[in-house]
Amino acid sequence: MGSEHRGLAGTALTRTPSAGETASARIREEIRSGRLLPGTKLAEVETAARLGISRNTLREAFRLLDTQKLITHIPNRGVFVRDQTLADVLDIYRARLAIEPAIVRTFPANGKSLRALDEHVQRAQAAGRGGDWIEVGTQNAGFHSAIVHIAGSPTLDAFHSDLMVRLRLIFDVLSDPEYLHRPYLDQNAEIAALLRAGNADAAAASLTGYLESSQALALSAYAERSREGREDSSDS
Amino acid sequence: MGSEHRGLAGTALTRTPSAGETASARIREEIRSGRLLPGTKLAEVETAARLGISRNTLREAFRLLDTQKLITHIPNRGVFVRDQTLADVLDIYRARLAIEPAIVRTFPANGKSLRALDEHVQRAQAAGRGGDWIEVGTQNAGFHSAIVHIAGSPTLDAFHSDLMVRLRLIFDVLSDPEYLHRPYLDQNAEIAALLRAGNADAAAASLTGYLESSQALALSAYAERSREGREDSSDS
DNA sequence: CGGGCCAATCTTGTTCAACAACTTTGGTGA
DNA sequence: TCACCAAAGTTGTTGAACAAGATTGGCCCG
Repeated sequence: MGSEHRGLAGTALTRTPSAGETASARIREEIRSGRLLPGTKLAEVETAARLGISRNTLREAFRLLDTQKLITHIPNRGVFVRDQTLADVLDIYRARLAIEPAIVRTFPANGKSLRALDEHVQRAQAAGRGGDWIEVGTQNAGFHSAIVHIAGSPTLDAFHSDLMVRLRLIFDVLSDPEYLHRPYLDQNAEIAALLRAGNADAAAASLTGYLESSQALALSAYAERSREGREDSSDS
Repeated sequence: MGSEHRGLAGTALTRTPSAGETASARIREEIRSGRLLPGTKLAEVETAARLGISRNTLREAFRLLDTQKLITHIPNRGVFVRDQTLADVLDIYRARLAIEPAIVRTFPANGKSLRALDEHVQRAQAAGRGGDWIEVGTQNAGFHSAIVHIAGSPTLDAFHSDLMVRLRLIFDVLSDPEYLHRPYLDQNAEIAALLRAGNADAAAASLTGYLESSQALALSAYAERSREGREDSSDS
């Protein structure tokens, strides 16, 4: 067990994803793009055939999606595309409200953490100037992941990452990412500045404000999506 | 094993666990009891034969154990019993420190939550009087789960539950549960009282104190375990 | 005509055997 | 001694098969 040299075999970064991972990524993308609507049943034989994999491998993919809460598994009944409901939006934001502000209040940010935050802020601002609001959203997610990273808990990082995937699923259906992300360019910069100044409490307060505001936006976004979905439900 | 006729009685509470779940529970128990030591390789054919299940089902069990961080899966190499290292203890307590105090500070506790906390406190005290320190530990875990439950985020509840499983894995190897759990009987009662009095900040502070103290205990417990494990490693 | 029971049918849960792809091992020759 | 290569072992994935639970549709009875 002591031998730890993994440098020789294929550089860890290029490791090939398993068939199950590939399939789960494909299904996730289909859900995100709206090709698979919430509530759709993912019958095993049919789905496996469509993806060109076996039932057993598909089940591995399902398990990955299950831990990310993208599907619902009912024993002996099957697997369904999970509907990210209003309850899920609340679920996600309650968790974020409990975690993110507490971290900046509880754990001191070191130089490396601060630099990571700054980098996300600057990239987001650059993307904003270029009008690339999708990228702004990505950098925004990265900013908040970097905040969680301050706690130094890999498990917590992974948990937060799953939350952001679900959130993205809700946001990505929306038409106007600028409306969603523009307001927070400055606020993230402010949070980073407050942290660098060592004013943790103020940063936590600003973060709480951000999350509550973002939650409100997400809720209205969700309502919007529901309405559109209902009007649009006639086409195949 | 399974009762013959559970048809009507199957009120979702008694739902039969799948073979994969059963197997994962068995392996988890073997890890906890020390029969499977950290670093042990769980070869597929051998383990499947030992548990009397097929390789495919075993793989399902592995996936469950993987999300709980009880095993390590290296592609094309196999599955190994995960060593809960010092880094894991820090990982777990950092996450708990980030989450638990923040919840009592951020979210108001309603009557139902307060009653749930009281119940765990009282059961723990009763068990303490009876000398059942294992049960005290269980109720202590329940108390903290109840705290997390205040946030009203099912995802967060599940995450915290996984943390507690890992923590239990570290504690259960120890010989003296009274030493571990006695100090916190009174402190949990105090936290509950502070919350009922509406003094959220004081409750959060007390909770932080508890976690830091418990972490110190866990770290020394971990050191103890490592030492014993090294001395004891000769007998089968 | 309506409702409940039951059998046929479909789907999921699980197993088994096989093969491909990757790792490790052990030997051979320069 | 060391690099290289073949052999053996393990994991990754597949397809077929069968058991058990869920669904459907029809039949019988009231």
